[in-house]
Amino acid sequence: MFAFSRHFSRRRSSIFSEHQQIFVPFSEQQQQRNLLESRLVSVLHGCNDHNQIKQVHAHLLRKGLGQCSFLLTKLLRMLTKLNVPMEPYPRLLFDQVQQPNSFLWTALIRGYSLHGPFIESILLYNSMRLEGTRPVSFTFTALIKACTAILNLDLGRQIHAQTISIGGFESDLYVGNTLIDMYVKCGILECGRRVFDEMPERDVISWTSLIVAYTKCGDMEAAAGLFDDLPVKDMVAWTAMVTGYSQNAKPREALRLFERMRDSGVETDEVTLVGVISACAQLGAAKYATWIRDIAEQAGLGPATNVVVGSALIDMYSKCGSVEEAYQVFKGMNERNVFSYSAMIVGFAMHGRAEAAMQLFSEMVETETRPNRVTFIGVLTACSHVGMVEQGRRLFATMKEVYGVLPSADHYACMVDLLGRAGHLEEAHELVKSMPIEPHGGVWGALLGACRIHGNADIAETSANHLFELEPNGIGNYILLSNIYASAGKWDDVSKVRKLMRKKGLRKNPGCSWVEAKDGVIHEFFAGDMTHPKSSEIKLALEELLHRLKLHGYKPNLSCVVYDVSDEEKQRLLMTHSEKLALVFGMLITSDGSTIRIVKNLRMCEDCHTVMCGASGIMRREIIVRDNMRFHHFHDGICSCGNFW
DNA sequence: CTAGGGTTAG
Repeated sequence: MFAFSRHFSRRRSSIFSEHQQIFVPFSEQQQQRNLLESRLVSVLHGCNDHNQIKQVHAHLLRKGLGQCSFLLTKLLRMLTKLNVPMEPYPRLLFDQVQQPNSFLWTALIRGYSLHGPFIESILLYNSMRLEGTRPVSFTFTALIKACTAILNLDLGRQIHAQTISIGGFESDLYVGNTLIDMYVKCGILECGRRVFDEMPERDVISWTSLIVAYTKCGDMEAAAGLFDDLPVKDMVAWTAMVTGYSQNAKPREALRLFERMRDSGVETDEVTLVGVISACAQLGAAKYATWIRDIAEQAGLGPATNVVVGSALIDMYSKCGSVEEAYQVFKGMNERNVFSYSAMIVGFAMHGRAEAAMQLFSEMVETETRPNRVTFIGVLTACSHVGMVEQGRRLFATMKEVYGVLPSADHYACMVDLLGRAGHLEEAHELVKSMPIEPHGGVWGALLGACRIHGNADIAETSANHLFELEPNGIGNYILLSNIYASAGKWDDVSKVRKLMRKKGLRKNPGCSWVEAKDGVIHEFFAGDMTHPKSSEIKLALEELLHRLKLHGYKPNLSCVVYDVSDEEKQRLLMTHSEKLALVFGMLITSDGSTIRIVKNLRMCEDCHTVMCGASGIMRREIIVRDNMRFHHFHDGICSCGNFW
């Protein structure tokens, strides 16, 4: 009674037109419906498979409520939420209703728009219109989502037109947001932008959709501009920006923004962490690795409990040079999925630990987790990095037959790399020619790379010509070909390639290496760059190191210099390679006996590789270098790659 | 009903 009077007084003070209906006595059927409805909601809440929903449906039928759109809509929504395939059961449930209302139609359309067949949702919309049922705003969000799923811009535009012609739906916030997402996913950012600009009201979701769109096409300035203008930033918006920087190879900006995010008191969840962890992985610095690991643990999102964070951490530790730490994370995870296994296998492969990669693969196939295309990339590169040709051939043959994974162009690239690196250049070339799918840049690039190792200028030329067509702006290809010509002493051809590059306005990416000081500060060195405050010290130390190495038989490898200059000049140029500067600086600033970790943006040159080997021996230092391809662990004068790279 | 995510290659 008390509760009622409270309810009463509250309603009285609110809008009159609404509360008049409240006191109309419910019909018996209405009361029964209300009772059922509240019972249903609680029962449905606890449903976790579709047989329970079938029981609820059977109950409704017994009560003679099988035609009630309202209740059936709830059932359909729950079925959709439980990922029950639309056919046969949910569809059957709908088909039994003679006069479905807008909401029931929409629930059905939405089911198809989420689980497919997507086109069916469009067909259902047509039927709905034919029956004269008026759509509601979320009928359109579902339809637009279906168009997004199949990337069908034509249909999407038609639906967009419908939202306007039927009347006013284009100004609905949800419809607008969904439209932005559709145009963006279909690659028409300008259309998404126009929807955004014309929306009568926007929320943080509209802004975030557009911010993500800009980050995905690499325009971080535009994204940042929008982000600054966004009045209220929530966790998702912050995360979109952090991840955007990370995905656009701007790890420092990502970390800086993450700090700002935390300063603003915004929560961090697993998605945010994944973006930050990936930024740390790019930096390759141990200090950041432990830093973010601690943050994850403190947030209760450590690898033991969170498989997504765990997989990202595995990748990060591998890329920071600590496969062992990565493996510790892997072993400590309570749940592992294909991402965790693949990340770990790829990690082993990067470090040349082929046996470990193969061992983990065989453990994986004993579990429920099925290997996917990335897993096979991992095991194939593992074989490739140590020259296990036979093993790789077998894997390649079984991936389709045993595991049902169709070899993609990427897998062919791995095979070409494996064969070519091991010296089977002709066989690799034949494999490319026999491919059932069109070879992409990766395939020809692998062949070109193998030609560089084995000095085959003919196949190199063929590969390069394909590459120039496929990747006209791929600067690396021109450099590689020119280097191959240079090693063969074909200076005329070298200048031809150089001319071609000039004509296209392409410039070589500067080589860049960085090394981490004890305090976690990262020092960056560019090739030939002598602007570092300690440059003269570095130069002296490098000269001394090279002098000592020469006493042990080191000879500068002049063929690593691809310019036609005097030998003295070549020697001088070799000394300016960024990885050598980073190495010497690392030795200057870290204590004796500690490991030096260097990251390089391009492939390390042979001469630097030799110097690293020698330095690890005479300076008694463990040196770990990550170049753009893989890791080299130098210890006691030898490298983990066995000079096979 | 609408927005952010993990493993990939020369």
